[in-house]
Amino acid sequence: MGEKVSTLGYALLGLLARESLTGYELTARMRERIGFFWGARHSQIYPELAKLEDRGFAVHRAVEQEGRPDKKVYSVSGAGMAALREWAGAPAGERPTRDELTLKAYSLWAAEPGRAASMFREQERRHRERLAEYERIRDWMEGEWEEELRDPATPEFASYATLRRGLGYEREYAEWCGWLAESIERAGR
Amino acid sequence: MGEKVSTLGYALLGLLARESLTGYELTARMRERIGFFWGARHSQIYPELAKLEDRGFAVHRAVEQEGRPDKKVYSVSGAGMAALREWAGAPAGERPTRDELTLKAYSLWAAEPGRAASMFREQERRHRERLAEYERIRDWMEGEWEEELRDPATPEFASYATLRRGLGYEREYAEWCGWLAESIERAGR
DNA sequence: GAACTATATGTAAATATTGACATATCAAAT
DNA sequence: ATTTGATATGTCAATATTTACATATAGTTC
Repeated sequence: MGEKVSTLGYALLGLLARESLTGYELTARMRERIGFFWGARHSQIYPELAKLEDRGFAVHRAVEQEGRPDKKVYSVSGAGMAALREWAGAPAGERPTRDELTLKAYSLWAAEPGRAASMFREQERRHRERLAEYERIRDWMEGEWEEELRDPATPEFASYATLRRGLGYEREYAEWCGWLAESIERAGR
Repeated sequence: MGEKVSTLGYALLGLLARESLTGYELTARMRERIGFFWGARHSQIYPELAKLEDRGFAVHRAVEQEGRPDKKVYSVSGAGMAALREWAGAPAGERPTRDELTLKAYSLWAAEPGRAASMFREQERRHRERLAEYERIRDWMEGEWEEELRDPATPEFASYATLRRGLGYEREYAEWCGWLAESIERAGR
């Protein structure tokens, strides 16, 4: 049995604490739900699940299926839940943000203005697209979860809180891309 | 000679294209200037510099010093500058954002409310602190670089653009932390 | 005098992450 | 009939990144 759980491990525990899932389903959740703020492929998820189980933080039961491959449904153990609780309230270590687009902006002066402008326009489009998607989900949540959202101790509120983060992030990012593209285009005219 | 240059490689080229620097100075720049959107330690930087030189994108000259260790001053080559120009205008690959704090927010419901609230308050404080710092730099830039900021093809404008990104990012993040902390505190009363 | 900071450059081990390889079944579309 | 997509779980090699180890000089602080 190892000692420390990686951040990815806590991401998986956080998903499993809400519902029991297979590695395949976890991979999909990592894409759909928490993919915005933590990404992982299945090649990382399967070994991590094995580690969690090895450390006693998760357990699985094999489920035989007809017409489909058999699957392993994972659940959080008591120790896993306790570890998640502890981690969720502990100060976040400050790992550096890595943002390739901002890095490109830092060398903007070296790029061809036309290409750079259209690149930032394209990025703006992508961020506005996501923003619109998040706004749809927000509206749905606020209607559907009216009760739960009054209590920050519910998973629904936690989902809503992360969505609000995504909303602000995408709005801000889109506006910056737009401002930057506009600045380059204006200078080129 | 290898083939591809990593994102870190382009980060270093972007810094070297502005001024010739030693590995030690690059390490400091990675902390101070572009640390906000791309981080690296010296143990990653020195090998990466060797790779860049190996690929013909950078060259160094040894400088002997008295009272201090000798140093290697790196500069970008013509091929390095061309590679940087090409990269800066090429569409950014979408690597997943990794944000541990947002991940913790997703499991907020599992945490002790008191600890969670003070953790988000502390994060809010840190983001407001950085925001204030960025605002001071912005004011300085707008005064000092009035001319250069009219032209997006200058390194000064590029620096200003990345700063504006940091400004928006920190403002948004601080506000979200504050909203979240407030929500938890309000429920606890 | 000892500890700490800044300058200066590296290596080694461990961990994290990506991308490719690998396999198997079934349903739906072409 | 064949291809594609969804379900399902893995491994392996290559990169990327962090943390610790390693060394050397000079000035400053305790």
